[in-house]
Amino acid sequence: MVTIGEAARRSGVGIELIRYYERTGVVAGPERSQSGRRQYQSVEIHALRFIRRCRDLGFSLAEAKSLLGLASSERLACADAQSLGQHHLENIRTKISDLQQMETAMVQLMRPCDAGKQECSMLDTLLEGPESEWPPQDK
Amino acid sequence: MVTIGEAARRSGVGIELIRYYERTGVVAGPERSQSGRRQYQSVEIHALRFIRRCRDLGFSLAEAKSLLGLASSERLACADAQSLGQHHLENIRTKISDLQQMETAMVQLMRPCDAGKQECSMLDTLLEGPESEWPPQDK
DNA sequence: CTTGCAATCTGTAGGCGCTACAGAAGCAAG
DNA sequence: CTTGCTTCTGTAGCGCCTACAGATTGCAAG
Repeated sequence: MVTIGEAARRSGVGIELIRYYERTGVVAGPERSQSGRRQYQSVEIHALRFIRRCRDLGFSLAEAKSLLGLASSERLACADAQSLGQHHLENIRTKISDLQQMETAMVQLMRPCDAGKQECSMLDTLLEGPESEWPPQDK
Repeated sequence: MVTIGEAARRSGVGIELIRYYERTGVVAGPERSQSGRRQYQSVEIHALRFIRRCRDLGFSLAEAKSLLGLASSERLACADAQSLGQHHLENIRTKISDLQQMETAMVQLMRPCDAGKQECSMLDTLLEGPESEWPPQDK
């Protein structure tokens, strides 16, 4: 039975964010004192920490909420969790690959620019660059 | 002198998004016909394509706008563009590194789960897992 | 010329995941 | 009692779109 400030400290989720999670139904609201203040028990603090860990791993709030539901359910939810996790892992790998392509393109874009020429090839490439047509007709 | 629809097709920026960019000052608004319709010239279409390329490379709208300003300016802006680009490249690399850490953590999290046990170690780890305290007192 | 549909116009609201603030109320110590 | 911290609710803002409503236009076929 601790205050929201203490729950924030113990879960690693900021006070405003805790209230936001409650408001949007990511976690259930805790009991209230007579004066209306939130009173957290350890199960609720664990839930908050659970959500934070999911967010740190890049899960969306909706996914985090689903996972929390699975973790709190009676039945064996391992397969469901696996499936969500695999899906998410694929998303992460897609993002990494996209960013690596960006990185390559950026390096390419900036490479010939180190000599102070008349015109900036970086800006010129962005302005006039290759393959201007759209939408891509393949695929 | 083409319509917004044609400008969208040629720049690869959707109609609604073009209007959004105009509204928020990312690009200047084009001339209007007597009846109030936007009329795009090639310089404006180039600007839109420029912004799209920047966005594809992960630049923020603010950065894209700055770069467009540099590209449109009289003076030699290569150094400024380089600096923005380097900064952005670092951001990309940081994001890649963060995502790679996420990936490792996800793989770790899901690894022992492939045998159908009594409890799901993935969910258990998220619930009870190691190093629960917060905030991190280092740094 | 009229009908009808497509394109465009403005304005507004929603989505995600927060973050920040205002103004009121409670609580604990000096 | 007063000071000062915490908490409360509600609301608005961020970045970057996306989508829709409802009102005009533009253009082509009948």
